[in-house]
Amino acid sequence: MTKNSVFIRIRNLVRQIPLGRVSTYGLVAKAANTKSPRVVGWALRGNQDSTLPCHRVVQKGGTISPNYSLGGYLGQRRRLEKEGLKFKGRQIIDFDSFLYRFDRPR
DNA sequence: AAAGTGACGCATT
DNA sequence: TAATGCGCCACTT
Repeated sequence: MTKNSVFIRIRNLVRQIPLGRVSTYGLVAKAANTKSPRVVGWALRGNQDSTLPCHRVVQKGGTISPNYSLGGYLGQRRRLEKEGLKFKGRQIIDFDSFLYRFDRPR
């Protein structure tokens, strides 16, 4: 793993997402200056670091990837619900208001 | 050096 | 709706 790699930047960004908020693979990718959202998923794959809230990264419309590596869909959903998020079907209720945008943090 | 591999996203079928 | 296909790009063989 290269020093200062995109992976490192991605993880640092993800750490900035506040509790109870979420971001998306695409937004993180953009903030990390890579055009490929897939790289974000890669950077988080198999994460064991408890200081890295990788469960706060979801897909574009506020849905959870079935490929989340720590418990799959349900594992991630439980973590998010524990932080106060609610779901309607497969998607986060009021997703837009919980979405954390790196360029204009709130 | 070249090919394989994805926790995506978007367009198309 | 769901399924495919493809561009994307950093890492691994």
